[in-house]
Amino acid sequence: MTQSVSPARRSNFLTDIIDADLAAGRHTKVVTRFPPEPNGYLHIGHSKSILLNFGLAEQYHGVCHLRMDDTNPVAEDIDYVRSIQHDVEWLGGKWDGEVRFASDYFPRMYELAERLVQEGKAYVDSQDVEEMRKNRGDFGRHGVNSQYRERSIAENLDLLRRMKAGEFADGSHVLRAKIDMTHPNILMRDPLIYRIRHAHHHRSGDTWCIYPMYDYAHPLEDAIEGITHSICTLEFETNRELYDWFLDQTGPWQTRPRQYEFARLALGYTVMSKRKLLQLVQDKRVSGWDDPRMPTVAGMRRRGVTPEALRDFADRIGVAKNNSLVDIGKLEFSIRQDLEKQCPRALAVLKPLTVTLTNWPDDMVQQLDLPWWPNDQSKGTRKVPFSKHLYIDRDDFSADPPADWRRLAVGREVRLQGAYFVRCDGVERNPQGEVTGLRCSVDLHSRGGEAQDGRQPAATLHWVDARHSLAAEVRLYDRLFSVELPDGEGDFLQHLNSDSLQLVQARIEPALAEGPERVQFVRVGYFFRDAKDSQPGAPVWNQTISLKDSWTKTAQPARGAKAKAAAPATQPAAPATDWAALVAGNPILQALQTRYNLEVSALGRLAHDPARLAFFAAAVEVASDGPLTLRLVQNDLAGALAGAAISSLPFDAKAFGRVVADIAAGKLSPGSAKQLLPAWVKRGGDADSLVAELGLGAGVQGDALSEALANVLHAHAAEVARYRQGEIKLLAVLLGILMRQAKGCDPQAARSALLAQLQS
RNA sequence: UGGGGGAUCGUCUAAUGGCAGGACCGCAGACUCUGAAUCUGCUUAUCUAGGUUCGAAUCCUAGUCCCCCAGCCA
Repeated sequence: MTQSVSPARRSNFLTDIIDADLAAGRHTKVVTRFPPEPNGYLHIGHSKSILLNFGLAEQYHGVCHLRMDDTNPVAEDIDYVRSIQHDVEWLGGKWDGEVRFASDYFPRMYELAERLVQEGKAYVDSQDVEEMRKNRGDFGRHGVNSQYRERSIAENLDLLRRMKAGEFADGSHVLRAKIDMTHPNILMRDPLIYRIRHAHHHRSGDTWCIYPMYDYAHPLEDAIEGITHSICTLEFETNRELYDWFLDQTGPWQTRPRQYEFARLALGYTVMSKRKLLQLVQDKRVSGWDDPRMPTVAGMRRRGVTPEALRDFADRIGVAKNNSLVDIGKLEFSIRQDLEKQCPRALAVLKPLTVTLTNWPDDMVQQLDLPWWPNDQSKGTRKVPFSKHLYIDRDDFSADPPADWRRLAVGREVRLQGAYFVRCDGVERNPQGEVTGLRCSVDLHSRGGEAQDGRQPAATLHWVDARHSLAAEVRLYDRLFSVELPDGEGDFLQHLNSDSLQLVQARIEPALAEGPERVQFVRVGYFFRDAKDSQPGAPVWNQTISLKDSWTKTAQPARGAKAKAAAPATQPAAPATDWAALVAGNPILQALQTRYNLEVSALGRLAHDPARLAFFAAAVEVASDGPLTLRLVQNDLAGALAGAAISSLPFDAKAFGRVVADIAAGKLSPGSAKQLLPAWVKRGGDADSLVAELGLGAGVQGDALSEALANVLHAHAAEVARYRQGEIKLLAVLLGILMRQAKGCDPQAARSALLAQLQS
């Protein structure tokens, strides 16, 4: 609980953004937040978000707030607040200051709502739910204005105050932002700000009977707290426009938060929505929120998963914007790796099979000293009793062993870990013919597990003493659902794995009565003592995860070997546009085509973009070289614009045309032009001086080029050698280095000079 | 149908015009008092089609596929 979230430097698209913000001086300190709604338990998807937000804050020496987003009193509960706090803490999240509550900001939010009304940016609507839905329109249809949209400011203010005073029934009025009912983003069609709810709030009590909506409350909460980077999941991308709108209308804010979205965690063979998890709990499909099969933080904790494992998992899956489904095997790997390092080893037999040592004295009991850590004897030992009657696991004996069987069978010898070599001489069977016990002889000179003649058995088995071992309930868990995507079609409950819990009456070594709570049962798996259900004398152990098993698995079909969907090798080509006809049908294009001898397909594309066409026409007037101008406008300039409108350019078409003319005349290489354009677009000004400043115009050639080439070859001898050994891709690398040194050189000349040197 | 996002090994994720890298999974071998762990090696990817460039996963154009949005939930 004292560990930090992650000291390791991590890099993803969010750190790129933060780096840029810090570098540009937009922020001097990073403030993030984790804002759960207290209406359910946290799950592993939240843990990704927690680790991200707290991790980012720590990485940048900033802070992270824990804030309960409690704006809807009907769903929320104080018990959830407690569990969330506990889980975040357990994961290692150290929040700045006290836990915060959105409800503490209700007064401020209300003030700002009155301000919006005063400024004519919000109004009280009195349509009912049905009407409002109908008038909102849909994806293909604009919304229409409410008949109440033009109420006077005075009336709106009066109504809002009476809403707040509790004069109206739930649902009779709402406060809405006055934006645009025809906005293509439906969220912007006069979104709701406040709704009436005569409900008791777990924190503010009965003070309020109007409660703010998420889209209004959340940006304000962030701004009030001075959050710099408000990180949420992808489904809120559409909400960002509204987030910005509310902040812009309620500002100015000292720190202006920005919202960024990442892909939430989706895991195979489980469900992640709070609604579905709640249903599993309410329908008693599981024992509770902390059932060890649940993907909740509480469930995983009870199962024996550690925060370190979850942190490792989060680091491995990374943070990005792709919709992804993470293989559950990845989580299992992180759990195993973590437990492998931190679990002492103990002996437990899950499916006991009696072994009688025929040549062992009836009453002799030996107390063997076995190390908790077989690979590190210095970490202590415990006493393990050994006598005439033992248990081994049923799965470790075969009456009819397959060819590659290495364990016990009649006539074969194995080692009992840390104890003796035993040989199976015979089996006892019940009337049904089932094996009920084994008769074995022990090599009395192999105490400690080493035979005097140095022979090595094919296998080492785990075991416990029959009389001196303890009975224990062991709970084995499998994935909760039998299909990878239970959310898919139909009711997710029908995909529940009926064998997800298996109760086993096991025998465990006596030292476990008091020993460590988290152990590896040798050759079985990692187990965690269940603190809730264990009773004195009746211990319960939860299987956190089994050991990897590369032996029994060979008999089963390989996991994760999904056949790639058979897709056609190539997509059908897009319907071809008849560019020639398009150009012929447009007098302006036709004239340009004739005058400058342009490719119709390249020219035709300008038909869709009049601003670009006008720019081109003006530029080519100056540059004369039509094809070159067109290429530069269509590719390089468009790239430098990065989606911005051509009208936002800080230079005009004529200036651009002069640069093109320089390129055509050989005064500037195309490569240099490519470097020039982004800088020019960004800074504007005079192209010639920018060329000089960037050192692009010089055009290194002749002796200077040869000299640069010699330097490069000398400084990168290793790459040269690799090229000569056949790694021809190194040509591009070396050429790149050369081109950066010999600024403005002709690429063709540089390439052939380099090639000549490399091949000599 | 409108808007907003996303496409890189089987899976997750890097590469910010210059050697497609890492991890999981899988396969093979070594080692082993856990058929575990550990160690070594190997297989496998830029959605499609054009274009620009000496050089494209990356820039341009057109397409294809996937996800999200029409709660007085968050």
